Amino acid sequence: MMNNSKLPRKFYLQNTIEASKAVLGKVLVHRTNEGIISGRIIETEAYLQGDPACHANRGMTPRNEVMFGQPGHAYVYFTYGFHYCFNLVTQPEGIAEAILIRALQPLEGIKLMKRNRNKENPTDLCSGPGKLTQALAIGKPLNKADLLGDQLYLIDDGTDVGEIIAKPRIGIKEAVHEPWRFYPVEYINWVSRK
DNA sequence: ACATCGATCTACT
DNA sequence: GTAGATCGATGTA
Repeated sequence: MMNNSKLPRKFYLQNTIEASKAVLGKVLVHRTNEGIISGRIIETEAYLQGDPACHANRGMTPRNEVMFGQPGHAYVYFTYGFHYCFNLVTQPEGIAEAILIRALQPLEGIKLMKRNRNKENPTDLCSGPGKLTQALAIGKPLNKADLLGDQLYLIDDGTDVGEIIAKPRIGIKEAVHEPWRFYPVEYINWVSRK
């Protein structure tokens, strides 16, 4: 196994719940004009076909269109008036499933993150879905970005995150008991909620 | 056209 | 613990 390899398209074709766990520990990298900003993925949520909490559950709209397309693309949407959320599109074309990235452990570009967030405490930089998009400068222009391109991509650096906890998802009103939120025990101090 | 709501976060109590 | 911010997508007319 080679280290520091970009996740292949095939990664996004496995079962979305399995992929939500497998992506924990991978590194999300954004190459911006001002420098590289990256963090280790440590909290995810799975959104599935037939899942009432999934944006795509009521059919295709301009907003969720990318979820119905090719796997390994970014679904970025705007919510609550001033936050963006970043998702990984999984499954073949026609099947609209995704993984919401909820928290990162900051790695590179921490200075830029602090500036983008106007915060100093490292655990305040990426501990929430809206926080990490602000820290990494991920906005609407990156909706539909190909995660196998050179601007925004995921790296496997060989890190093993150990035991993973499954809990109900946060901030939804349907399917509230499904345990489709995942984070590793080892990173509990960096996630959005314990 | 217009009203409603949201996969949230912050600041304050 | 909760109010308030703030705007695009969506549903209804």
